[in-house]
Amino acid sequence: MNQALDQYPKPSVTVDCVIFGYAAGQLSILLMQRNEAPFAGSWTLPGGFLQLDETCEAAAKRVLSTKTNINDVFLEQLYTFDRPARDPRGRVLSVSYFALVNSEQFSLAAGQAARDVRWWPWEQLPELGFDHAEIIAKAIDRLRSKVLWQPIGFELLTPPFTMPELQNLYESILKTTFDRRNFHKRIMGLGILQHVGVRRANERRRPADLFVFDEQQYHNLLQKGLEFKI
Amino acid sequence: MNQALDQYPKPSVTVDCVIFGYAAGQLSILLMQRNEAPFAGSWTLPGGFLQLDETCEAAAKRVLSTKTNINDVFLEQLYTFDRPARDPRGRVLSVSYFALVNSEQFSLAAGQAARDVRWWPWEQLPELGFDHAEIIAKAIDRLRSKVLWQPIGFELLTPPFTMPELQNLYESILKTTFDRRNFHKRIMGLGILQHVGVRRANERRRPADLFVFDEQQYHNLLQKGLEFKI
DNA sequence: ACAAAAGTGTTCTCCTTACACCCATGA
DNA sequence: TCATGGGTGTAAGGAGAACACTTTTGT
Repeated sequence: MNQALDQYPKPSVTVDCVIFGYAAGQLSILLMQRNEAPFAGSWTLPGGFLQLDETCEAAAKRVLSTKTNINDVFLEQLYTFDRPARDPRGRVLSVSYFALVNSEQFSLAAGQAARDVRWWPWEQLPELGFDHAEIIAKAIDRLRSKVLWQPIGFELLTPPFTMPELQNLYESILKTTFDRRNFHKRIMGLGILQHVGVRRANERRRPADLFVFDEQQYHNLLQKGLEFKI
Repeated sequence: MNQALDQYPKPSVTVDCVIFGYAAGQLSILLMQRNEAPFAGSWTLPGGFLQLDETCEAAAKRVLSTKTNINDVFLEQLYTFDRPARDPRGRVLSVSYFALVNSEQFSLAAGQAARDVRWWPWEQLPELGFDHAEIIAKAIDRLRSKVLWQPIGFELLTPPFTMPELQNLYESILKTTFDRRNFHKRIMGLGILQHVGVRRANERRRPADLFVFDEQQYHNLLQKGLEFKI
């Protein structure tokens, strides 16, 4: 290690992931129950220490893959949490990440450092260790503002999905209600959905039409941004 | 230091500040010329190593104050840059900060680690050390998107200022032009400006009206957000 | 046949945009 | 008095919001 750098004290650095999933009409966050001190028994965000030869994003992907068995998802840096007392063991920075997942797509697996891995409804979270409640609050802010500019809501749904499902997702996130007709017009106006047919009749009422993404248009919009004011 | 933490390797952590100022119709960024290796002679963002008993924001304020003689400005965390090779000395994370300054309000002072401290027009920057060009690019993105939602443009102007000055600032940042009348209507509609009188007649042409902020309304809007689509 | 949820089109209103003339000053 | 930039209001157009009836299915 370089001497010029060693004259300055170094903090530990961890990477923590706020993973949003959506299933059965519920927006949820993935948490792990810790086996070890500090906060043994508490629920916390999946996380781990940064290794010196990997980027933080690579560390986040490693954590997702090894600790929760989730791969290839939407991931972006959220914020760096840095309160000196946030970890009782010493000075630890947390570079946090924000992830969106089709929660139906993965079967969870608890690693050795955790007793349990579980989806928790975002509005009924358990007691959280460290400052993870604060990290989650920031992630929810990010989700709310991001959903207005990028079609990220779609990352959470497993296609094919129905228009009422999509509307319910947006309404959950933004805590509001939309007019069905205006919502339909707006979404279809984006040109990223393709009608694929009528739902197999296993619902209690009239089945809804099914849609999938036009991948091409979808990725255009992800970059260009949209203006989702409804 | 705690043994549980020491089993993991630790990176160095620095804090770097992208400081925007506005004077003489020019949006500028504050840079320092390095005295020391690596990148001696190159221009870089003001920055320094994080100390273990301070938050990153406190470190950023310390850097601003000691290295550039700037205090009490708008400051927020921008992003954490983490490419393993970004510093030739070893693994160094940079937690970067975004600052807006009334550049006329401060007289700059070079500290011992720098030959020179200077405002550079944001579109004609010199060769930059480390990955600071990348950091600045991210800061400009942030400035552009933030200016649409929060009345931050005002942080850059020294009151009292004129409507054409404000318009020019917005046009510089967003690289566009606005209709004078519509701009005036929009801004006044926010209710955060107070008319204070007519400029002393030292201009070459008809003097413009002068405005200051209504601090109360201004801070309301800073938090609530506005929708500045013009 | 009835209850429950889904599909669809039109009107009105308000916000956005486009646009032209008069005014104040310095030279 | 003339050239330059600053101040102001109105009219037309477009996007958003409000709104009701018909359709499909399961019971």
